[in-house]
Amino acid sequence: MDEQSGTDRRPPSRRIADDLRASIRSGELASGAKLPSERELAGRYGTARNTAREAISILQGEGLVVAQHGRGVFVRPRTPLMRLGANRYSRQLRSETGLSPFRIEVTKQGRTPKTECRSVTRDKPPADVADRLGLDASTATVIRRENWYYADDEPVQVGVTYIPVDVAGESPLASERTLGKGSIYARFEDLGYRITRIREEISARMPYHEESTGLSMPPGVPVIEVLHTSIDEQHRAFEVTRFVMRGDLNGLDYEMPVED
Amino acid sequence: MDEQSGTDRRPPSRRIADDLRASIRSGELASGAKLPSERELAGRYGTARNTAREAISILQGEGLVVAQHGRGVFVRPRTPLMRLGANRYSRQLRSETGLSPFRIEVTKQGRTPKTECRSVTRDKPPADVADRLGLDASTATVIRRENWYYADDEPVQVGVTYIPVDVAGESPLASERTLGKGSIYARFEDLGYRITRIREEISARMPYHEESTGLSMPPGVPVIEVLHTSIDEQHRAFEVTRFVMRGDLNGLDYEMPVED
DNA sequence: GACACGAGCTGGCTTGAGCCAGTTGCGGTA
DNA sequence: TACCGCAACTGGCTCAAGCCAGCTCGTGTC
Repeated sequence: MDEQSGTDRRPPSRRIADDLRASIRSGELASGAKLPSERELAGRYGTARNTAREAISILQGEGLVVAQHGRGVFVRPRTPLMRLGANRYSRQLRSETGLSPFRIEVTKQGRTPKTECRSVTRDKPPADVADRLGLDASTATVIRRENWYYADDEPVQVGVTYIPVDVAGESPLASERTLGKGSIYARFEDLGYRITRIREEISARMPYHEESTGLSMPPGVPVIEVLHTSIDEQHRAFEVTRFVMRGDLNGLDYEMPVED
Repeated sequence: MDEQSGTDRRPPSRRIADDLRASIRSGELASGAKLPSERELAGRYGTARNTAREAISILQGEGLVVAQHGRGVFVRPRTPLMRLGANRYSRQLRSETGLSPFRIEVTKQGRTPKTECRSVTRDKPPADVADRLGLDASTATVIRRENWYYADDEPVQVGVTYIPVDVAGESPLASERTLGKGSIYARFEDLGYRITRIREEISARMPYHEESTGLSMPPGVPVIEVLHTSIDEQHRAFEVTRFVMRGDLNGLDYEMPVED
Protein backbone atom coordinates (compact mmCIF):
# COMPACT_ATOMS: atom_id res chain seq x y z
CA MET A 1 0.00 0.00 0.00
CA ASP A 2 2.32 2.75 1.21
CA GLU A 3 5.51 1.45 -0.26
CA GLN A 4 6.98 4.49 -1.91
CA SER A 5 6.77 7.10 0.83
CA GLY A 6 9.53 5.12 2.51
CA THR A 7 7.75 5.37 5.82
CA ASP A 8 6.98 1.71 6.20
CA ARG A 9 8.31 1.38 9.69
CA ARG A 10 7.67 -2.34 9.80
CA PRO A 11 10.78 -4.47 9.64
CA PRO A 12 10.95 -6.51 6.42
CA SER A 13 10.21 -9.80 8.16
CA ARG A 14 6.98 -8.35 9.56
CA ARG A 15 6.06 -6.97 6.21
CA ILE A 16 6.47 -10.33 4.52
CA ALA A 17 4.50 -11.99 7.30
CA ASP A 18 1.74 -9.40 7.02
CA ASP A 19 1.51 -9.88 3.26
CA LEU A 20 1.35 -13.65 3.56
CA ARG A 21 -1.21 -13.41 6.35
CA ALA A 22 -3.35 -11.17 4.20
CA SER A 23 -3.13 -13.63 1.31
CA ILE A 24 -4.19 -16.44 3.57
CA ARG A 25 -7.07 -14.48 4.98
CA SER A 26 -8.31 -13.37 1.59
CA GLY A 27 -8.32 -16.96 0.40
CA GLU A 28 -5.69 -16.28 -2.24
CA LEU A 29 -3.65 -18.84 -0.35
CA ALA A 30 -6.30 -21.43 0.39
CA SER A 31 -6.29 -23.97 3.15
CA GLY A 32 -3.61 -26.53 2.45
CA ALA A 33 -1.97 -24.39 -0.24
CA LYS A 34 1.78 -24.23 -0.53
CA LEU A 35 3.53 -20.98 0.28
CA PRO A 36 6.39 -19.71 -1.89
CA SER A 37 9.66 -21.26 -0.82
CA GLU A 38 11.93 -19.37 1.56
CA ARG A 39 14.41 -18.75 -1.20
CA GLU A 40 11.75 -17.44 -3.52
CA LEU A 41 10.26 -15.10 -0.93
CA ALA A 42 13.71 -13.77 -0.17
CA GLY A 43 14.32 -13.07 -3.84
CA ARG A 44 10.92 -11.50 -4.34
CA TYR A 45 11.36 -9.08 -1.45
CA GLY A 46 15.05 -8.55 -1.97
CA THR A 47 16.01 -9.78 1.47
CA ALA A 48 18.23 -12.48 2.86
CA ARG A 49 16.79 -15.94 3.12
CA ASN A 50 16.90 -15.70 6.89
CA THR A 51 14.55 -12.77 6.80
CA ALA A 52 11.97 -14.67 4.78
CA ARG A 53 12.50 -17.52 7.18
CA GLU A 54 11.78 -15.25 10.13
CA ALA A 55 8.54 -14.15 8.49
CA ILE A 56 7.44 -17.75 8.15
CA SER A 57 8.35 -18.45 11.72
CA ILE A 58 6.05 -15.62 12.79
CA LEU A 59 3.16 -17.24 10.96
CA GLN A 60 4.05 -20.58 12.46
CA GLY A 61 3.82 -19.05 15.90
CA GLU A 62 0.35 -17.83 15.03
CA GLY A 63 -0.63 -21.32 14.03
CA LEU A 64 -1.41 -20.25 10.47
CA VAL A 65 1.07 -22.43 8.60
CA VAL A 66 2.97 -25.67 9.04
CA ALA A 67 6.37 -26.42 7.57
CA GLN A 68 7.26 -29.82 6.21
CA HIS A 69 10.91 -30.60 5.83
CA GLY A 70 11.80 -31.04 2.19
CA ARG A 71 8.30 -30.35 0.96
CA GLY A 72 7.41 -26.78 1.73
CA VAL A 73 5.31 -24.60 3.98
CA PHE A 74 1.56 -25.03 3.85
CA VAL A 75 -1.47 -23.15 5.06
CA ARG A 76 -2.72 -25.13 8.01
CA PRO A 77 -6.01 -26.75 7.10
CA ARG A 78 -8.58 -26.14 9.80
CA THR A 79 -10.03 -29.51 10.66
CA PRO A 80 -13.41 -29.43 12.34
CA LEU A 81 -13.23 -29.69 16.10
CA MET A 82 -14.51 -32.66 18.00
CA ARG A 83 -16.96 -31.13 20.42
CA LEU A 84 -17.06 -32.85 23.77
CA GLY A 85 -20.08 -32.09 25.91
CA ALA A 86 -21.26 -32.86 29.39
CA ASN A 87 -23.27 -35.67 27.84
CA ARG A 88 -20.11 -37.71 27.91
CA TYR A 89 -21.10 -38.47 31.49
CA SER A 90 -24.72 -39.24 30.68
CA ARG A 91 -25.95 -42.60 31.88
CA GLN A 92 -28.51 -42.93 29.17
CA LEU A 93 -26.05 -42.32 26.41
CA ARG A 94 -23.73 -44.81 28.03
CA SER A 95 -26.31 -47.58 28.08
CA GLU A 96 -27.98 -46.77 24.76
CA THR A 97 -25.05 -46.87 22.47
CA GLY A 98 -22.47 -48.78 24.45
CA LEU A 99 -20.01 -46.42 22.82
CA SER A 100 -18.14 -43.68 24.59
CA PRO A 101 -18.86 -40.13 23.40
CA PHE A 102 -15.29 -39.90 22.27
CA ARG A 103 -15.80 -42.84 19.92
CA ILE A 104 -19.05 -41.35 18.65
CA GLU A 105 -17.44 -37.99 17.93
CA VAL A 106 -14.48 -39.47 16.11
CA THR A 107 -16.64 -41.82 14.08
CA LYS A 108 -18.87 -38.92 13.13
CA GLN A 109 -15.82 -37.35 11.48
CA GLY A 110 -15.14 -40.48 9.48
CA ARG A 111 -12.08 -41.34 11.49
CA THR A 112 -11.24 -44.42 13.51
CA PRO A 113 -11.21 -44.01 17.28
CA LYS A 114 -8.91 -45.86 19.64
CA THR A 115 -8.41 -45.57 23.36
CA GLU A 116 -5.63 -47.06 25.38
CA CYS A 117 -5.01 -47.27 29.08
CA ARG A 118 -1.28 -46.87 29.41
CA SER A 119 -0.88 -47.44 33.11
CA VAL A 120 -2.65 -47.98 36.41
CA THR A 121 -0.54 -47.10 39.43
CA ARG A 122 -0.70 -45.95 43.01
CA ASP A 123 0.63 -42.49 43.63
CA LYS A 124 0.50 -39.30 45.59
CA PRO A 125 -2.04 -36.89 44.13
CA PRO A 126 -0.96 -33.52 42.72
CA ALA A 127 -1.92 -30.63 44.99
CA ASP A 128 -4.82 -29.38 42.89
CA VAL A 129 -6.26 -32.85 42.53
CA ALA A 130 -5.96 -33.57 46.26
CA ASP A 131 -7.76 -30.33 46.91
CA ARG A 132 -10.69 -31.26 44.67
CA LEU A 133 -10.93 -34.69 46.30
CA GLY A 134 -10.73 -33.30 49.83
CA LEU A 135 -7.52 -35.20 50.52
CA ASP A 136 -4.24 -34.23 52.13
CA ALA A 137 -1.71 -34.03 49.32
CA SER A 138 1.22 -35.11 51.45
CA THR A 139 -0.29 -38.22 53.05
CA ALA A 140 -3.04 -39.47 50.76
CA THR A 141 -2.68 -42.17 48.13
CA VAL A 142 -4.69 -42.39 44.96
CA ILE A 143 -5.07 -44.71 42.00
CA ARG A 144 -3.71 -43.03 38.90
CA ARG A 145 -5.03 -44.17 35.54
CA GLU A 146 -3.50 -42.78 32.37
CA ASN A 147 -5.60 -42.93 29.21
CA TRP A 148 -4.70 -41.96 25.68
CA TYR A 149 -7.23 -41.21 23.00
CA TYR A 150 -6.52 -41.56 19.29
CA ALA A 151 -8.19 -40.75 16.00
CA ASP A 152 -6.75 -42.71 13.07
CA ASP A 153 -3.80 -43.65 15.29
CA GLU A 154 -3.04 -39.99 15.83
CA PRO A 155 -3.05 -39.10 19.53
CA VAL A 156 -5.51 -36.30 20.19
CA GLN A 157 -5.99 -36.24 23.92
CA VAL A 158 -4.74 -37.61 27.24
CA GLY A 159 -6.69 -38.10 30.43
CA VAL A 160 -5.21 -38.88 33.81
CA THR A 161 -7.76 -40.04 36.34
CA TYR A 162 -7.18 -39.95 40.08
CA ILE A 163 -9.30 -42.07 42.42
CA PRO A 164 -8.91 -42.12 46.20
CA VAL A 165 -7.88 -45.62 47.35
CA ASP A 166 -10.82 -45.59 49.72
CA VAL A 167 -13.15 -45.28 46.77
CA ALA A 168 -11.50 -47.75 44.43
CA GLY A 169 -10.91 -50.42 47.08
CA GLU A 170 -10.06 -53.75 45.47
CA SER A 171 -12.30 -53.12 42.48
CA PRO A 172 -11.10 -53.35 38.87
CA LEU A 173 -10.62 -49.59 39.01
CA ALA A 174 -7.62 -50.12 41.24
CA SER A 175 -5.74 -52.47 39.00
CA GLU A 176 -7.35 -53.45 35.70
CA ARG A 177 -6.55 -51.63 32.52
CA THR A 178 -9.73 -52.64 30.80
CA LEU A 179 -12.93 -51.86 32.62
CA GLY A 180 -15.54 -53.70 30.60
CA LYS A 181 -18.92 -52.66 29.39
CA GLY A 182 -20.09 -49.15 30.22
CA SER A 183 -16.53 -48.23 31.03
CA ILE A 184 -15.33 -46.32 34.04
CA TYR A 185 -18.54 -44.64 35.23
CA ALA A 186 -20.38 -47.94 35.22
CA ARG A 187 -17.69 -49.28 37.55
CA PHE A 188 -18.15 -46.33 39.88
CA GLU A 189 -21.84 -47.11 39.99
CA ASP A 190 -21.00 -50.68 40.96
CA LEU A 191 -19.29 -49.16 43.96
CA GLY A 192 -22.23 -46.94 44.83
CA TYR A 193 -20.97 -43.70 43.35
CA ARG A 194 -23.44 -42.34 40.89
CA ILE A 195 -22.35 -39.24 39.04
CA THR A 196 -24.91 -36.47 39.43
CA ARG A 197 -22.87 -33.32 39.10
CA ILE A 198 -19.61 -32.42 37.48
CA ARG A 199 -17.24 -29.55 37.82
CA GLU A 200 -15.02 -28.65 34.91
CA GLU A 201 -12.20 -26.16 35.23
CA ILE A 202 -10.89 -25.15 31.86
CA SER A 203 -7.74 -23.40 30.82
CA ALA A 204 -5.59 -23.04 27.72
CA ARG A 205 -1.84 -22.88 27.41
CA MET A 206 0.99 -23.89 25.16
CA PRO A 207 1.88 -27.55 25.54
CA TYR A 208 4.74 -28.65 27.72
CA HIS A 209 7.63 -30.04 25.78
CA GLU A 210 6.62 -33.63 26.60
CA GLU A 211 3.05 -32.97 25.59
CA SER A 212 4.00 -31.46 22.29
CA THR A 213 6.05 -34.52 21.42
CA GLY A 214 3.65 -37.03 23.00
CA LEU A 215 0.68 -35.60 21.14
CA SER A 216 2.91 -34.87 18.12
CA MET A 217 1.65 -31.33 18.01
CA PRO A 218 2.68 -28.86 15.34
CA PRO A 219 4.06 -25.55 16.61
CA GLY A 220 1.59 -22.74 17.15
CA VAL A 221 -1.11 -24.97 18.59
CA PRO A 222 -2.21 -24.66 22.22
CA VAL A 223 -3.71 -27.33 24.45
CA ILE A 224 -6.94 -27.19 26.36
CA GLU A 225 -6.63 -28.47 29.89
CA VAL A 226 -9.75 -29.61 31.70
CA LEU A 227 -9.70 -30.49 35.36
CA HIS A 228 -12.79 -32.57 35.79
CA THR A 229 -14.39 -33.52 39.12
CA SER A 230 -17.18 -36.09 39.47
CA ILE A 231 -19.66 -35.52 42.28
CA ASP A 232 -22.33 -37.93 43.51
CA GLU A 233 -25.78 -37.41 45.11
CA GLN A 234 -24.17 -37.03 48.49
CA HIS A 235 -21.92 -34.27 47.24
CA ARG A 236 -18.88 -36.51 47.43
CA ALA A 237 -16.11 -35.83 44.93
CA PHE A 238 -15.11 -39.36 44.05
CA GLU A 239 -12.87 -38.88 41.05
CA VAL A 240 -10.80 -36.22 39.32
CA THR A 241 -9.48 -36.39 35.77
CA ARG A 242 -7.10 -34.03 34.09
CA PHE A 243 -7.63 -33.96 30.36
CA VAL A 244 -5.07 -32.41 28.06
CA MET A 245 -6.22 -32.12 24.49
CA ARG A 246 -4.91 -30.73 21.25
CA GLY A 247 -6.51 -27.35 20.76
CA ASP A 248 -6.66 -27.70 16.98
CA LEU A 249 -8.70 -30.89 17.12
CA ASN A 250 -10.85 -30.54 20.20
CA GLY A 251 -13.44 -28.23 21.62
CA LEU A 252 -15.97 -28.29 24.42
CA ASP A 253 -19.70 -27.83 24.13
CA TYR A 254 -21.72 -27.46 27.29
CA GLU A 255 -25.36 -26.81 27.72
CA MET A 256 -26.52 -26.24 31.25
CA PRO A 257 -29.23 -24.63 33.33
CA VAL A 258 -28.63 -21.28 34.97
CA GLU A 259 -29.06 -21.90 38.65
CA ASP A 260 -30.58 -19.54 41.24
CA MET B 1 24.37 -35.61 30.86
CA ASP B 2 25.80 -37.49 27.86
CA GLU B 3 28.12 -34.82 26.62
CA GLN B 4 31.27 -36.69 25.94
CA SER B 5 30.04 -39.63 23.88
CA GLY B 6 29.51 -37.07 21.13
CA THR B 7 26.13 -38.55 20.29
CA ASP B 8 24.04 -35.61 21.38
CA ARG B 9 21.98 -35.42 18.24
CA ARG B 10 20.11 -32.35 19.39
CA PRO B 11 21.05 -29.18 17.57
CA PRO B 12 22.76 -26.67 19.88
CA SER B 13 19.77 -24.34 19.99
CA ARG B 14 17.59 -27.19 21.25
CA ARG B 15 20.18 -28.15 23.77
CA ILE B 16 20.34 -24.63 25.18
CA ALA B 17 16.54 -24.45 25.23
CA ASP B 18 16.32 -27.82 26.98
CA ASP B 19 18.84 -26.75 29.60
CA LEU B 20 17.06 -23.50 30.28
CA ARG B 21 13.70 -25.25 30.40
CA ALA B 22 15.07 -27.69 32.93
CA SER B 23 16.40 -24.84 35.05
CA ILE B 24 13.03 -23.18 34.98
CA ARG B 25 11.21 -26.35 35.89
CA SER B 26 13.57 -27.18 38.73
CA GLY B 27 13.06 -23.74 40.19
CA GLU B 28 16.70 -22.80 39.73
CA LEU B 29 15.34 -20.05 37.51
CA ALA B 30 12.38 -18.93 39.56
CA SER B 31 9.30 -17.17 38.31
CA GLY B 32 10.23 -13.67 37.25
CA ALA B 33 13.97 -14.43 37.26
CA LYS B 34 16.21 -13.04 34.58
CA LEU B 35 17.81 -15.43 32.13
CA PRO B 36 21.43 -15.02 31.10
CA SER B 37 21.74 -12.56 28.26
CA GLU B 38 21.88 -13.81 24.69
CA ARG B 39 25.51 -12.84 24.45
CA GLU B 40 26.37 -14.64 27.65
CA LEU B 41 24.55 -17.82 26.66
CA ALA B 42 26.32 -17.79 23.32
CA GLY B 43 29.68 -17.47 25.06
CA ARG B 44 28.89 -20.13 27.62
CA TYR B 45 27.89 -22.67 25.00
CA GLY B 46 30.45 -21.60 22.44
CA THR B 47 27.86 -20.77 19.80
CA ALA B 48 26.92 -17.73 17.79
CA ARG B 49 24.59 -15.24 19.37
CA ASN B 50 21.91 -16.16 16.85
CA THR B 51 21.90 -19.70 18.13
CA ALA B 52 21.32 -18.61 21.72
CA ARG B 53 18.66 -16.31 20.36
CA GLU B 54 16.98 -19.21 18.61
CA ALA B 55 16.93 -21.16 21.88
CA ILE B 56 15.20 -18.29 23.62
CA SER B 57 12.71 -18.00 20.81
CA ILE B 58 11.81 -21.66 21.32
CA LEU B 59 11.03 -20.99 24.98
CA GLN B 60 9.05 -17.92 24.00
CA GLY B 61 6.94 -20.06 21.73
CA GLU B 62 6.25 -22.36 24.65
CA GLY B 63 5.11 -19.40 26.69
CA LEU B 64 7.80 -19.98 29.31
CA VAL B 65 9.67 -16.70 29.05
CA VAL B 66 9.05 -13.13 27.97
CA ALA B 67 11.65 -10.83 26.47
CA GLN B 68 11.83 -7.17 27.34
CA HIS B 69 13.74 -4.95 25.00
CA GLY B 70 16.75 -3.47 26.70
CA ARG B 71 16.13 -5.27 29.97
CA GLY B 72 16.48 -8.96 29.42
CA VAL B 73 14.53 -12.18 29.17
CA PHE B 74 12.49 -13.26 32.17
CA VAL B 75 10.72 -16.38 33.32
CA ARG B 76 7.07 -15.65 32.80
CA PRO B 77 5.39 -15.31 36.16
CA ARG B 78 2.24 -17.40 36.31
CA THR B 79 -0.48 -15.10 37.50
CA PRO B 80 -3.51 -16.83 38.96
CA LEU B 81 -6.34 -17.24 36.51
CA MET B 82 -9.61 -15.45 36.85
CA ARG B 83 -12.14 -18.24 36.88
CA LEU B 84 -15.39 -17.38 35.18
CA GLY B 85 -18.29 -19.66 35.97
CA ALA B 86 -21.84 -20.11 34.83
CA ASN B 87 -22.83 -18.07 37.87
CA ARG B 88 -22.01 -15.00 35.84
CA TYR B 89 -25.54 -15.38 34.50
CA SER B 90 -27.12 -15.95 37.88
CA ARG B 91 -30.01 -13.64 38.69
CA GLN B 92 -29.44 -13.81 42.39
CA LEU B 93 -25.81 -12.85 42.14
CA ARG B 94 -26.80 -10.02 39.86
CA SER B 95 -29.26 -8.55 42.32
CA GLU B 96 -27.35 -9.30 45.51
CA THR B 97 -24.10 -7.62 44.74
CA GLY B 98 -24.97 -5.26 41.93
CA LEU B 99 -21.54 -6.14 40.62
CA SER B 100 -20.82 -8.20 37.57
CA PRO B 101 -18.94 -11.47 38.16
CA PHE B 102 -16.09 -10.05 36.15
CA ARG B 103 -15.75 -7.17 38.60
CA ILE B 104 -15.94 -9.53 41.53
CA GLU B 105 -13.25 -11.78 40.13
CA VAL B 106 -10.88 -8.95 39.34
CA THR B 107 -11.41 -7.29 42.70
CA LYS B 108 -10.76 -10.60 44.42
CA GLN B 109 -7.30 -10.49 42.87
CA GLY B 110 -6.66 -7.03 44.23
CA ARG B 111 -6.86 -5.45 40.82
CA THR B 112 -9.14 -2.73 39.52
CA PRO B 113 -11.80 -3.79 37.04
CA LYS B 114 -13.08 -1.69 34.18
CA THR B 115 -15.50 -2.48 31.40
CA GLU B 116 -16.14 -0.45 28.32
CA CYS B 117 -18.69 -0.72 25.58
CA ARG B 118 -16.83 0.31 22.48
CA SER B 119 -19.62 0.27 19.98
CA VAL B 120 -23.23 -0.58 19.34
CA THR B 121 -24.06 -1.13 15.69
CA ARG B 122 -26.39 -2.91 13.33
CA ASP B 123 -24.81 -5.62 11.28
CA LYS B 124 -25.11 -8.91 9.52
CA PRO B 125 -24.42 -11.80 11.90
CA PRO B 126 -21.47 -14.14 11.31
CA ALA B 127 -22.57 -17.55 10.05
CA ASP B 128 -22.02 -19.41 13.30
CA VAL B 129 -23.87 -16.77 15.29
CA ALA B 130 -26.79 -16.73 12.86
CA ASP B 131 -26.97 -20.48 13.18
CA ARG B 132 -27.20 -20.35 16.99
CA LEU B 133 -29.89 -17.69 16.80
CA GLY B 134 -31.88 -19.53 14.18
CA LEU B 135 -31.47 -16.70 11.67
CA ASP B 136 -30.59 -16.61 8.02
CA ALA B 137 -27.05 -15.25 7.82
CA SER B 138 -27.54 -13.56 4.50
CA THR B 139 -30.74 -11.64 5.24
CA ALA B 140 -30.95 -11.16 9.00
CA THR B 141 -29.82 -8.08 10.89
CA VAL B 142 -28.58 -8.05 14.43
CA ILE B 143 -27.47 -5.54 17.03
CA ARG B 144 -23.76 -5.92 17.62
CA ARG B 145 -22.36 -4.76 20.96
CA GLU B 146 -18.62 -4.81 21.51
CA ASN B 147 -17.40 -4.88 25.10
CA TRP B 148 -13.88 -4.71 26.45
CA TYR B 149 -12.90 -5.88 29.89
CA TYR B 150 -9.88 -4.56 31.75
CA ALA B 151 -7.97 -5.32 34.94
CA ASP B 152 -5.77 -2.43 36.08
CA ASP B 153 -6.23 -0.85 32.65
CA GLU B 154 -4.81 -3.96 31.01
CA PRO B 155 -7.25 -5.47 28.51
CA VAL B 156 -7.96 -9.09 29.41
CA GLN B 157 -11.01 -10.03 27.40
CA VAL B 158 -13.38 -8.95 24.65
CA GLY B 159 -17.01 -9.90 24.23
CA VAL B 160 -19.08 -9.26 21.14
CA THR B 161 -22.79 -9.70 21.70
CA TYR B 162 -25.28 -10.29 18.90
CA ILE B 163 -28.98 -9.66 19.45
CA PRO B 164 -31.65 -10.17 16.79
CA VAL B 165 -33.32 -6.86 15.97
CA ASP B 166 -36.66 -8.48 16.70
CA VAL B 167 -35.54 -9.09 20.25
CA ALA B 168 -33.86 -5.78 20.96
CA GLY B 169 -36.60 -3.66 19.37
CA GLU B 170 -36.23 -0.02 20.38
CA SER B 171 -34.92 -0.88 23.82
CA PRO B 172 -31.65 0.49 25.20
CA LEU B 173 -30.03 -2.74 24.03
CA ALA B 174 -30.34 -1.52 20.47
CA SER B 175 -28.56 1.76 20.92
CA GLU B 176 -27.32 2.67 24.38
CA ARG B 177 -23.78 1.95 25.42
CA THR B 178 -24.55 1.96 29.11
CA LEU B 179 -27.30 -0.35 30.22
CA GLY B 180 -27.88 0.69 33.83
CA LYS B 181 -28.32 -1.35 36.95
CA GLY B 182 -28.21 -5.12 36.61
CA SER B 183 -26.61 -4.71 33.23
CA ILE B 184 -27.50 -6.56 30.08
CA TYR B 185 -29.41 -9.55 31.43
CA ALA B 186 -31.67 -7.30 33.47
CA ARG B 187 -32.54 -5.48 30.22
CA PHE B 188 -33.37 -8.78 28.55
CA GLU B 189 -35.72 -9.53 31.43
CA ASP B 190 -37.40 -6.18 30.87
CA LEU B 191 -38.16 -7.46 27.39
CA GLY B 192 -39.50 -10.77 28.64
CA TYR B 193 -36.46 -12.91 27.99
CA ARG B 194 -35.40 -14.64 31.14
CA ILE B 195 -32.20 -16.63 30.87
CA THR B 196 -32.76 -20.21 31.99
CA ARG B 197 -30.20 -22.19 30.06
CA ILE B 198 -26.91 -21.43 28.44
CA ARG B 199 -24.79 -23.14 25.88
CA GLU B 200 -21.08 -22.52 25.86
CA GLU B 201 -18.85 -23.72 23.05
CA ILE B 202 -15.22 -23.47 23.97
CA SER B 203 -12.09 -23.60 21.91
CA ALA B 204 -8.49 -22.47 22.17
CA ARG B 205 -6.20 -21.09 19.50
CA MET B 206 -3.41 -18.63 18.97
CA PRO B 207 -4.66 -15.06 18.77
CA TYR B 208 -5.22 -13.38 15.46
CA HIS B 209 -2.80 -10.60 14.76
CA GLU B 210 -5.34 -7.94 15.73
CA GLU B 211 -6.21 -9.74 18.92
CA SER B 212 -2.63 -10.10 19.99
CA THR B 213 -2.08 -6.37 19.58
CA GLY B 214 -5.52 -5.36 20.88
CA LEU B 215 -5.14 -7.45 24.01
CA SER B 216 -1.40 -6.65 24.10
CA MET B 217 -0.60 -10.31 24.42
CA PRO B 218 2.93 -11.59 24.83
CA PRO B 219 4.00 -14.27 22.34
CA GLY B 220 3.39 -17.87 23.34
CA VAL B 221 0.01 -17.21 24.89
CA PRO B 222 -3.19 -18.62 23.39
CA VAL B 223 -6.70 -17.26 23.63
CA ILE B 224 -9.79 -19.01 24.84
CA GLU B 225 -12.80 -18.43 22.64
CA VAL B 226 -16.25 -18.97 24.08
CA LEU B 227 -19.33 -18.87 21.91
CA HIS B 228 -22.10 -18.29 24.39
CA THR B 229 -25.82 -18.71 23.70
CA SER B 230 -28.55 -17.55 26.09
CA ILE B 231 -31.77 -19.56 26.09
CA ASP B 232 -35.06 -18.69 27.81
CA GLU B 233 -37.88 -20.79 29.31
CA GLN B 234 -39.44 -21.19 25.89
CA HIS B 235 -36.19 -22.55 24.45
CA ARG B 236 -35.63 -19.37 22.46
CA ALA B 237 -32.02 -18.42 21.80
CA PHE B 238 -32.21 -14.67 22.28
CA GLU B 239 -28.58 -13.66 22.39
CA VAL B 240 -25.14 -14.91 21.39
CA THR B 241 -21.84 -13.56 22.65
CA ARG B 242 -18.39 -14.44 21.45
CA PHE B 243 -15.82 -13.98 24.17
CA VAL B 244 -12.13 -13.93 23.38
CA MET B 245 -9.93 -13.94 26.42
CA ARG B 246 -6.26 -14.05 27.20
CA GLY B 247 -5.40 -17.61 28.08
CA ASP B 248 -2.78 -16.62 30.61
CA LEU B 249 -5.20 -14.59 32.68
CA ASN B 250 -8.52 -16.34 32.30
CA GLY B 251 -10.05 -19.70 32.91
CA LEU B 252 -13.52 -21.18 33.08
CA ASP B 253 -15.08 -23.00 35.98
CA TYR B 254 -18.39 -24.73 35.44
CA GLU B 255 -20.38 -26.84 37.81
CA MET B 256 -23.42 -28.49 36.36
CA PRO B 257 -25.78 -31.39 36.79
CA VAL B 258 -25.39 -34.49 34.67
CA GLU B 259 -28.64 -34.80 32.79
CA ASP B 260 -30.49 -38.02 31.80
C1' DG C 1 19.19 18.05 45.72
C1' DA C 2 17.51 17.73 40.91
C1' DC C 3 18.56 16.86 36.49
C1' DA C 4 20.98 15.95 31.98
C1' DC C 5 24.00 13.10 29.61
C1' DG C 6 26.37 9.28 28.11
C1' DA C 7 28.67 4.56 28.67
C1' DG C 8 27.57 0.08 28.61
C1' DC C 9 24.41 -3.12 29.11
C1' DT C 10 20.08 -5.44 27.04
C1' DG C 11 17.20 -7.44 23.04
C1' DG C 12 15.50 -6.61 17.76
C1' DC C 13 16.58 -7.40 13.22
C1' DT C 14 19.23 -8.17 9.18
C1' DT C 15 22.90 -9.91 6.11
C1' DG C 16 25.06 -13.53 3.21
C1' DA C 17 27.30 -17.43 3.51
C1' DG C 18 27.42 -22.51 4.21
C1' DC C 19 26.26 -27.30 5.22
C1' DC C 20 22.83 -30.81 6.33
C1' DA C 21 18.62 -33.56 5.59
C1' DG C 22 14.10 -34.68 3.82
C1' DT C 23 11.29 -35.08 -0.82
C1' DT C 24 10.30 -35.54 -5.59
C1' DG C 25 10.71 -36.81 -10.09
C1' DC C 26 13.32 -38.07 -13.98
C1' DG C 27 16.18 -41.02 -16.49
C1' DG C 28 18.75 -45.01 -17.08
C1' DT C 29 19.61 -49.64 -16.01
C1' DA C 30 18.55 -54.49 -15.05
C1' DT D 1 8.25 -53.19 -16.32
C1' DA D 2 10.35 -52.48 -11.98
C1' DC D 3 13.68 -50.46 -9.66
C1' DC D 4 17.79 -47.76 -8.41
C1' DG D 5 20.14 -43.57 -8.04
C1' DC D 6 20.97 -38.98 -8.74
C1' DA D 7 19.82 -34.01 -9.46
C1' DA D 8 17.32 -30.36 -7.97
C1' DC D 9 14.26 -28.82 -5.22
C1' DT D 10 12.48 -28.07 -0.21
C1' DG D 11 13.17 -26.61 4.89
C1' DG D 12 16.57 -27.00 9.36
C1' DC D 13 20.22 -25.00 11.52
C1' DT D 14 24.33 -22.48 12.19
C1' DC D 15 27.93 -18.87 11.82
C1' DA D 16 30.05 -14.15 12.44
C1' DA D 17 29.34 -9.72 11.85
C1' DG D 18 26.89 -5.34 12.11
C1' DC D 19 23.61 -1.68 13.20
C1' DC D 20 19.62 -0.10 15.76
C1' DA D 21 16.82 0.88 19.92
C1' DG D 22 15.40 0.53 24.73
C1' DC D 23 17.01 0.49 29.68
C1' DT D 24 20.01 1.55 33.77
C1' DC D 25 23.02 3.70 36.31
C1' DG D 26 26.82 6.44 37.31
C1' DT D 27 28.90 10.95 36.84
C1' DG D 28 29.05 15.53 36.71
C1' DT D 29 26.81 19.87 36.32
C1' DC D 30 23.73 23.51 37.75
